[in-house]
Amino acid sequence: MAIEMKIEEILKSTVPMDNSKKIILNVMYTQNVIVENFNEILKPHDISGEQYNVLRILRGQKGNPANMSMIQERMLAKTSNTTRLVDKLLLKDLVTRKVCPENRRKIEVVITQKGLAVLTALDPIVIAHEEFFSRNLSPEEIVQLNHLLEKYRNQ
Amino acid sequence: MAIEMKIEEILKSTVPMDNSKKIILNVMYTQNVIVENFNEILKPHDISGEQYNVLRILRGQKGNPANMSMIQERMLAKTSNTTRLVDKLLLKDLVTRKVCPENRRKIEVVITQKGLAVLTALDPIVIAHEEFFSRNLSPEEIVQLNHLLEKYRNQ
DNA sequence: ATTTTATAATTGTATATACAAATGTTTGTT
DNA sequence: AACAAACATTTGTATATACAATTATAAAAT
Repeated sequence: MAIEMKIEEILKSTVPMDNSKKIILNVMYTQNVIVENFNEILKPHDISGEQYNVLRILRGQKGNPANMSMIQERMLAKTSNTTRLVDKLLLKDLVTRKVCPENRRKIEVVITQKGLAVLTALDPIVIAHEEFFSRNLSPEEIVQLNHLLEKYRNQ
Repeated sequence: MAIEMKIEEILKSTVPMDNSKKIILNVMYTQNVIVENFNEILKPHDISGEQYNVLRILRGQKGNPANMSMIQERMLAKTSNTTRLVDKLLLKDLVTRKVCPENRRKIEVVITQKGLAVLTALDPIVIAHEEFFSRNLSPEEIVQLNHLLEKYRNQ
């Protein structure tokens, strides 16, 4: 892999790009690189990135059940379909699901021991993945990149 | 919308996050915000973001035909399925497609006048979309964000 | 008490991603 | 010429996104 390849080279753009366009493409392409890399990590564990994300949210509940809308609002992709993701996890016995007795409209989803074991196995690998990319930056640059992204996206 | 909402608040994280993890989530979430916003723009024009991307690549060819692998390598999502995207564009008469006479394995895809007209109509809206986000940053910060993203993703 | 409104989740349909397998064509080797 | 390898694209299958419509339950209004 080339060192610090610019977005215009990657996309083989013929014309020079405006910096505003470059940010959009840089964010999109960087997300793609991260996701592809993460998918490689998850593949042997037989879960997808979105399924991992749901499990991670459920573990964060520390034993308390989560309902569908609660999971949804903690997900990155706000339009993803929680029902069907939980369906897939249920088939693999990584979560349980039952109707909430207090409010029968709600569904209580809980991570199982098997689900927790998958996350525990993945924990060190996930941390390594996170640090794999950020080791290219100094601690100051890491803080700065987070700050700039947060500032950028807020309309 | 709140001003400069941090990723931990958005995802309602209960525990503080490592900065390396924050970058991953910030990139993913920012990409989501950009894409959702862009989809809104495209909706009245009846094309998807990926279809727009293919049209943009074809226009960049300036009349020369593009083959499938050429389109593929200029796309952001390197694993997206160019055949099926071109299929959709063909149904809407936005592109033409024929077998390359010199090498019958290759396919020549060209944008039509109708396709060019769609892009022309979208041009000012797309530029406004790009600037809508980057106006939150100073010119120096814009350059810096591009630089940090390029540095970050290169393993 | 009945009807309306709001809430929570599910289902349906089209599109796109991810990846492996298959098809057709060209090039290289013996 | 026949066969193998490489190349370009297509097809199949599972998963996920995007969004609208539907179902079921609860709360509010009359």
